[in-house]
Order: sequence, then structure tokens, then C-alpha cells
Amino acid sequence: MNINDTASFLKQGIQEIVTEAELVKKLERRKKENKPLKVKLGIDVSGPYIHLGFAVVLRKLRQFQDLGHTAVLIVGDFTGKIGDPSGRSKTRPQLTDAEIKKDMEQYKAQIFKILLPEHTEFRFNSEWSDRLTSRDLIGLASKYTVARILEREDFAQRLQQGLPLYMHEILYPLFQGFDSVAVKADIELGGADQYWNLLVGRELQREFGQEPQVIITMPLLAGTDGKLKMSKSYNNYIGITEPPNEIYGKTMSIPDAMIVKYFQLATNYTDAEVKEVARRLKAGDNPKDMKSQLGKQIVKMYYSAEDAEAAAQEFERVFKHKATPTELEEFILKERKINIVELLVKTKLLPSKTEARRKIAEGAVYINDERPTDSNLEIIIDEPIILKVGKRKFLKIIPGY
RNA sequence: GGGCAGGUACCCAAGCGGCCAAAGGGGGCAGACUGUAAAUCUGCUGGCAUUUGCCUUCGGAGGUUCAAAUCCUUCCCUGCCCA
Repeated sequence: MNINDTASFLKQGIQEIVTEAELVKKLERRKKENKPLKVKLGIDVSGPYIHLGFAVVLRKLRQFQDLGHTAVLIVGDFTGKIGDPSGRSKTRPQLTDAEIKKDMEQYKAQIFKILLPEHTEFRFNSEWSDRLTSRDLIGLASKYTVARILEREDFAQRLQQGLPLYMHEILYPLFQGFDSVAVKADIELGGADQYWNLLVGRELQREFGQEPQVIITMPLLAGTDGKLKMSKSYNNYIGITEPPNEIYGKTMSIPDAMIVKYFQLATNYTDAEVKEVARRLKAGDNPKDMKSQLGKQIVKMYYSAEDAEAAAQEFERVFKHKATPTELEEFILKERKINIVELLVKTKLLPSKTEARRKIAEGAVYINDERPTDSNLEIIIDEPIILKVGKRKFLKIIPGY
């Protein structure tokens, strides 16, 4: 592949690049010097949980690795502690080093489902940020204007709406940008919502006399609700290390209108293949089948084809034919006789007795396929019974007295 | 430092002495239906007890009152204007 082909390959599926010419230049130089490019990606310590949305960016990063470049993952342990500029300024709990270490282990287990360990470097930004003096900080702040900071949409909006905007939030992008200076990043990747932040890094590098990084943003994947971007805090995510049944099931729960987008962003389908999916949907193919194909495809990426098939079959069993799942969680009950409401709370299927009574009245509680209507029902557990709440919560109660 | 407007349940937001566990919307959960955990429609959405009941919750702490989210005092927090 020549340099231009490489560049256009790397450009596939991206949202935006600043600038392509610079990317080509960097690729050329790297080839001449035979040195890998440093591709920076910021990650957050607080939620060590990788979902399909973030995977969009990681998979792009992987392409760089496949070409021999180095992924530099910046763990935002410093910026994480000063609070996120995304609205309310609840002070984050200070993470201890031990906690961070533990989180990182979990994180690595997930991230190397996509990235290549031998081409991945981890850097903690506290390494350099903790050492900045007040003088350094003022110096850094003097390289960027308030007006430019306020270009950022959510800052501008909050000011306009009379909502609080704190000093530390304004500084946050500077620290994040300074990370690029500290590691001398050649390229920085991020989600489309990070575009502005990445530009700050570019500017600061220029100010510090470095060649500015190329920035590449990836499209945002909407969550399972089909509206907001996929995020752990919106609880609309599909985690790449979730069990196959969960990944498949959650995929089935996306709105039909999202099917094509998901094929595009969450699978390795080529443009032609995605078009074919769109065509079939338009031609009146059952969206359910397309979603099933999508779910299987995603499970296959992070597990195997067999797991994908099994997940699909299990889904049909449980939700279409309303059978009980093949594998059930078990709960050993000490009492032989117990009130239904107490049982539901004790097993944590429901959070409170009032809620349990409500759900019984709604007909959401099943005992071995029967729906009790009386909250005073006493159950005698002589043999295992299957307790079900709603469509998805199952529990096998085993006598243990 | 001064003036004004605000702080209500997971979120937004009404209420401004009793009829307030607190309207409405969002979100969440459930039921029906179905092509699925899609869509749509309907119900529920503080806890405990269960006939009326009790407890916790309207920024914090005190107070007035038979009775407070609602009135008073004070403190904390946010925004706007002035300095």
C-alpha cells in the first residue's frame, strides 16, 4: 500500500480529520525514519467499562496498530480528579492508587479484546500534570483565550442559560490538551464530541513549538435508546465484555431505525454490505431478522460464531416462545415456608415490599408460570421453583432448610 | 460588599399555610399486543403496615402554628445586575 492508499484507508468511516495533508506528511516521514507514529487516545479512569460506542474509536486505533503505529492511551487520573465539565460539578471521589490499579487491570482485560498489547502504551496524566507549578499553570492558561474556550458549545450554552460554569471546568480542556504536548502526540483520536477538545491539544502543541497533532474523530454511536450517545451514565450501553446473551438481547432492543447505523459503526461490514442491509430493510424484510443478524455479528466479534448462534437461540426460546432460560441463577432459601412478598425482596428481585406488592398486582410476578394475585400468599418450597419478574428476571429457588 | 431572582422526589418543573407523598413532562418498571428486550396503547413509579394509619422527603439548622414545601430567623449554594 502506498502512502496515499494508507491515508484513504485510515480515513474510512471517520467523522472528521484535521488535516489529511498533514496525515500524509506524517506517514511519509514515519516511513523514512522507520519510526512508529504516536496515536493518542484519552481514556477515563472512572468508568473502566468499554462499550460499543467507545469501540468505534478503539477499532480505528487498532487499524493504526495494524500498520505498526503505537497507541498511547492517556489515563486521565489527574483530569479525572478535577471533575468533568459535563454539567453538574459534583466533586468526584478521590481514587486511591490501589483502586486505580485495580480498575486498570479490568480495563486492560477489556481493551485488549480490540487493541494489540505490544503496540500499546499506557500513560497516566498525573505523571506530568501533578508537577505543574502555579507558574506553569498560569503560563499554560496564557496560551489560550477565554473567547476560544467559550466557543465550546456546552460552555456557551450554560453561560447563556445562567447555569454555573466553574473555573476548573474551563481549565480542564487545557490540561487535556497539554497531555498531547507531554507525550508529543502525532495523531489524536476521539469521538465526534471530542473534536473541540482535540483541537486544543493541537493549538497548545503549536504554542510549545511542536508539530501539531492530526486529529481524527469518529462518529458517535447512539445507545440502545436510539437517542442519546452510548454512555454508561445514560445506561444505554452494550458492553463488549458483557455475556453473549446480554449483548445479543440488548442489540435486539435498539429501535428499528438504528439498525443500519449499528451495522455501519459497530460491525466490520463493508460499505457494500451495509448498503445491502439497508436495501433489504427497505424491501420489507423483517427488521427483527436484520437485528438478529446484527446481534450475532456483534457477539461474534467479541466471542465466537458459536456463542452468537447460541445467544440467538436462547433469545428465541425465552422471548418468543416464553420458555425459561436454559441456565438460571439459583438462590438457596433457608425457610421452607415464606410469604411471596418477602421472598421477592429477600432474593433482591425487587427493591421493596411495596414495590413487590405493586408488581404482583400488575401481574408481573410468576411462580412456575403461575401468576399469584394475592400478596399474602405463603409459598412452601419443597422442590425448586422458578420465580420470574417481568420478562427478563428469572431466579431458581432451591430449598435449603 | 449591595440589590434582585432562585435551590422541590432519578432529571426537568408546578405548588407558596391544611384537600401535599406533593400537578405535568422526561426517564425507569410492568401489562396488553407483536416481529424482539422494536413500535403502539395502558398502568405503576418514597418506605413500612394494610380499612381509616405511621415514618422519611421539597438546600441546612432553628422557630411560629392545632397544622409548614408553603410564614419568620439564620446559615450554605446558584444566577443576574451594581461596586
